[in-house]
Amino acid sequence: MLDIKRIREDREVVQKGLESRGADTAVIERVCALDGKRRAMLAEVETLKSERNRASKEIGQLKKDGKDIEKARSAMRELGDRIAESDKQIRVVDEELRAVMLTIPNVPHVGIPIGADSKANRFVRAYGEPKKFNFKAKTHVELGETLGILDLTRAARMSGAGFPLFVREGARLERALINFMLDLHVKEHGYTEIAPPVLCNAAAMTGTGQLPKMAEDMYYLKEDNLYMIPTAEVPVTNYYMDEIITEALPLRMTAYTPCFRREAGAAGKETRGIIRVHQFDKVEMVKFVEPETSYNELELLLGDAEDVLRRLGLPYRIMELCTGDISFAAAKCYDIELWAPGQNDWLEVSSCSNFEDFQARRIGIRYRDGKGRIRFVHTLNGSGVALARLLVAILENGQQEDGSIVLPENIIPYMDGMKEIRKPGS
RNA sequence: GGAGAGGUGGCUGAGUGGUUGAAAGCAGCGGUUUGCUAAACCGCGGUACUGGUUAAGGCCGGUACCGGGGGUUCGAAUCCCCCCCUCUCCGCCA
Repeated sequence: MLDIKRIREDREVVQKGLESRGADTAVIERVCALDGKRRAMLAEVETLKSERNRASKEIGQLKKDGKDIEKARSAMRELGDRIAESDKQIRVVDEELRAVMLTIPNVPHVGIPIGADSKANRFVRAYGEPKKFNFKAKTHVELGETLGILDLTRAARMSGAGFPLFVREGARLERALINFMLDLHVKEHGYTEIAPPVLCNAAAMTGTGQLPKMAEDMYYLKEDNLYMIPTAEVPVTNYYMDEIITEALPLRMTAYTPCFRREAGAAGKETRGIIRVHQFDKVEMVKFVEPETSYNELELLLGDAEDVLRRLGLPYRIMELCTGDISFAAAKCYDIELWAPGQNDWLEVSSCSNFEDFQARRIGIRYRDGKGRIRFVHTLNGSGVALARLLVAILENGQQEDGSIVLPENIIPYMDGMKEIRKPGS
């Protein structure tokens, strides 16, 4: 959520920022009108309340002195009704204002590329060379099904299209990668590991920005009024909901969770294999930092995500998303894309964003600065990294002509020394 | 799921329908004392919204806030209703 005071005082800048990301700016007009109305009403009712408080105190005194209070009481009764009526009207305006505020996306950071869609994203840097084979590269589906470590047929039978089912070394590799990434972030990058709930309520979903706009994309359990998380960003960021953080900043947290996405409207797009699925595992990183440091922390966060891929020897590139491509809550965002030879394309496996105080304002996460002032923290998050697609890249990059997979060196210890995945008996 | 007990400031914990924004203690901040630290003593406090004022830090007001939401009342932390959460016991259960 944007700061209403910022909209009031810096309307031009906010409006320009929102325009640059293609957002509707007419809402700003509406917000300002509602805000003005609200403040006028507040001034009025607060004067009445002030009078009521004064009179009530007086009545208390009269009663104490044993004097007649009936006259004063009946006079006050009418005032009470007027106050109740005004309060009711203000509540309506308040709710309307809040509802509108929740639909306004974050203002993009000034330095990021301006553009309507991903074509305007800026190449930042690359690591490694896209792999070339002297045979035709197979897709992860061909490789995985032939090796018997990926079984989409059985998955579809029990759950439908878009659910992964890993078998034997496939399942083992999934687990190994989770452990590898968590160990890296905890032991070397200084993150605190948590294992959070994967069902969250509407308040949490609104806090990180999934609601109200992404409701269609989430699985919702009506009986319990809970949503299945589309990313661990939700429970990890909401860890400090409505708190004033007393620990020293920056705070770094990491969590492995499954993630659930309905992918409504994505039918037919990247549906082959496990690139876009309804359920996938992910290791997520979240940071709570002081405002002054958040852009530096974003670079460090990106570095932590990159480190995962470097250690796995996978070629990747980093793109800085343009104004039209960043997510609702983000002010700045980098994507990391892995090269997948079987797809002959780049796969997004990580997204590292700075939300500034946008989420903190919605969730109520604050801290005390050096002067003892209470301020909103800045929140950041980054995938570290998404698993189904990482697995795709490992299979497709590690493939040999006979369909076997050479595993990245750093994952071998997590596989009990297994260096390759081969078909049983070959 | 059933029964009971609770939810008060950063924390612990008092609280009679009427100067209670809220005792007390701890922590915190400021000060005095002091080679330094510690201790002792004195003093100060919250948050949000909002108005005025200031170049600004700030200063001076108003309103609201004692789990959340309704209600009674001139007036509610205090009384009533609904909901949520925590704890104890019972039941069920990986």
